[in-house]
Amino acid sequence: MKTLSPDQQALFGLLNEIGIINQLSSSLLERLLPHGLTVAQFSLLNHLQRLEGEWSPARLAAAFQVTRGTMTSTLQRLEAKGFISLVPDPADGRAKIVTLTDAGRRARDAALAAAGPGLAEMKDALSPSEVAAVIPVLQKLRIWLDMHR
Amino acid sequence: MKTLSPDQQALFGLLNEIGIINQLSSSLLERLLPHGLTVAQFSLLNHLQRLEGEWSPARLAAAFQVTRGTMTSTLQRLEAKGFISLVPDPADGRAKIVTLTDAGRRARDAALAAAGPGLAEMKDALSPSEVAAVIPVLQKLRIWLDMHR
DNA sequence: ACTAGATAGTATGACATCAAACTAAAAAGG
DNA sequence: CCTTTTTAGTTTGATGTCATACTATCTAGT
Repeated sequence: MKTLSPDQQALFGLLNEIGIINQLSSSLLERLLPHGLTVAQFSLLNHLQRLEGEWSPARLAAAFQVTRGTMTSTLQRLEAKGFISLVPDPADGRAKIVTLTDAGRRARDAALAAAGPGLAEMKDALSPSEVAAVIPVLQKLRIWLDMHR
Repeated sequence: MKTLSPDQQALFGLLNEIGIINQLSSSLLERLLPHGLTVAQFSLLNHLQRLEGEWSPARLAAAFQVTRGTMTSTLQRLEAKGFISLVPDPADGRAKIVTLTDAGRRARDAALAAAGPGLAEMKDALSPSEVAAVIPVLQKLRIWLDMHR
């Protein structure tokens, strides 16, 4: 039977662990979020609220490391919920401009308020210093993966 | 504007990083795998090869932390590819027994051989000691999330 | 200016995933 | 034994994601 080297196994195990954490944390978080918001939708609302300026779907797709098609889909769902508005960019006939609506701002605040306690509870699992220690390592991995796309 | 505490922000950032890594590493791995195998399919073949014994869809679903419906779907795709066989369990009219076919064993070996070099390359991003350091922390988080499901 | 190439947004089809509803069969409790 | 509850597997519909292909528009190079 073919096998991997111990180092390869450890790396595979790491990716596996990451996959499970992603799955569990997403579904946990989505259970807390109001308006049937998904993590993708919440992240987008949050991004638009925190970072001022004009955002096109293409810029958002790049910021979130997803394809333009994925962003189209998420934006359409948020628009259907009335949380963002999408208008043509007068300066570029191909582009659109994404704007948070007032309802979107309220939804984002409500979502943040709902998610906060869950994140606070998670400190029982991982101390802030553990979080701080692990983040740079994962960033290195993420950057490497991004470059080898 | 409502905000999260720095600790909450760090935790949210960690989950975000994990989501991106999961996405990037999965698509990178799937580009290497033969037979159009997905990570889910490869993991399942690998599991069946490594761990002897009789596996029902329900046991597999529990082992992989996915719903039975998800496992049904993955098993159907692997069966369509001829890599597993699904037969009724004579001892339990509700259950089925999952078995690797010879083609499935060959596909798993080929997939492992194809994925190995990619994992080896990833050592440029993360040294084995960094991997070893980060795994226990993530395990703690995963276990906590699993208990708070 | 015109053409060729790059970029923006969209559409489609595939896959993984979940939740919820459903059927069939086993297990448990009277 | 019979009824109730639990369990196994499936189905359906929603979401996120990708790759690919397509249209419209912008940009650059000639």
